[in-house]
Amino acid sequence: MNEPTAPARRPGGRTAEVRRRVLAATRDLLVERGFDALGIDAVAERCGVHRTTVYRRWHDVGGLLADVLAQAAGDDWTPPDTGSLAGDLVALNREVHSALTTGPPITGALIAASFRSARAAEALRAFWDDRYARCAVIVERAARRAEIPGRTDPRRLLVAATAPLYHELVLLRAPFTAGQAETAAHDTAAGARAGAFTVPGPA
Amino acid sequence: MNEPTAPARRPGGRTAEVRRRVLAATRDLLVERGFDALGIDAVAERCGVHRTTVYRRWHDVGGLLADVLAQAAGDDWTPPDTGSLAGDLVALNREVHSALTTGPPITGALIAASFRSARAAEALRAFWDDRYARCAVIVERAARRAEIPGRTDPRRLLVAATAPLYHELVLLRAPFTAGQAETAAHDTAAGARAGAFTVPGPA
DNA sequence: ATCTTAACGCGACAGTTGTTGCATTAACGA
DNA sequence: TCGTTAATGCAACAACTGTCGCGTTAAGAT
Repeated sequence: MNEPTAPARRPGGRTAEVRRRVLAATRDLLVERGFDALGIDAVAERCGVHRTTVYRRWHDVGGLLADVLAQAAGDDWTPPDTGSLAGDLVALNREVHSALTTGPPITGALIAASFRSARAAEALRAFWDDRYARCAVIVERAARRAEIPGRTDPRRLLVAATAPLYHELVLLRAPFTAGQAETAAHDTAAGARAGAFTVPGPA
Repeated sequence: MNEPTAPARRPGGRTAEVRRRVLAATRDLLVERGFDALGIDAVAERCGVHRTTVYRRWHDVGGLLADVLAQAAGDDWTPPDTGSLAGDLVALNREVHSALTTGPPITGALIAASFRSARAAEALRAFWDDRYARCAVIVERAARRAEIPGRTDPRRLLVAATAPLYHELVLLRAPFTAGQAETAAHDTAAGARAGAFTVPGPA
């Protein structure tokens, strides 16, 4: 993949500085004026880098956001650990809800951009895959505590818990409170305890 | 609402004919060349209506798709009735899966357009609200058959069953088979039988 | 210190999107 | 039949998007 994150060819001072300024301008512009105001020209003009340079390195708005996300995705985030499956899922859904409703709408912007830019779509996929992989431990812990069957599929359970949030907030743009997000977590935990999300096979 | 569907002011032969031709061209172009090729100019040129006219009546691609969907939403669709909750949900998810993966990608196109056009977003919301309302009968029948508690919230259950499909196919763009869609339906049915999706209160 | 060349700056360009003012057509009412 | 006027056609326009060729700068190597 042609990572704009790691050109690696000539990571000199100027190139790195350009990237820093461009990504900072992207974030600021997104926070201050929203996704609709986010354009290559606006970003370039704001940070004093030439349009052509931005186009050559990031190609489109989706590429910019993908790079912003790539910076943020390399963090040390770990899923909540409250001692119970329901507690973990509630805490997780509260985080997702917060990410979708408060602060810089990076997630929302990236979803919107993912429909126009293959780069953005791929970055989003990678980000979520990473997050779901990290969260698998929630399900494994619950299985070890014998809260749920040992052959419960982590990803299926986690998607079941979080998908309603994305569905209501992103796709339906319906008012969805943090309380409803918690309810979705409890519903999923109840289903898992009853044996949903299990895979066929031995043991 | 300023319905382009029903101008009602002068529904004369020419105006109606223009709408018919524009919407037909929109559908055809979407089927033949996909969402990316869908532009006001392309639609206008294809059906011999002037660009300005399309811009004035539909404003953007989202407006066109919203009108196309409005035509399709007034149909006589009814949710499946197989005799069991799991069977109904499986059949429903098969339909959703088919709508998202085969045939004219109207749903997918409208989701993409909903991030650019308020009209498209509103049309999509109205469409899904209508669909979920119609599907409530699935849950009511299951409750009458005593498959699930009587105080099960239809919408919450239905969203839980279908949201994973949209999440995987639309947001994550992951390969999601019809079999996985059926699994999501079974998971939801199992959870509902165990008492998930119930609302507090009497009875 | 000097060379090489990747990255950047610059101007020009074509294509798309969406708007505006004005002329023309034709639907509806009288 | 005839007048009113909504709807359309038309051309020009600004703004944005993305690309290209070429000259300049400066990072990394010798």
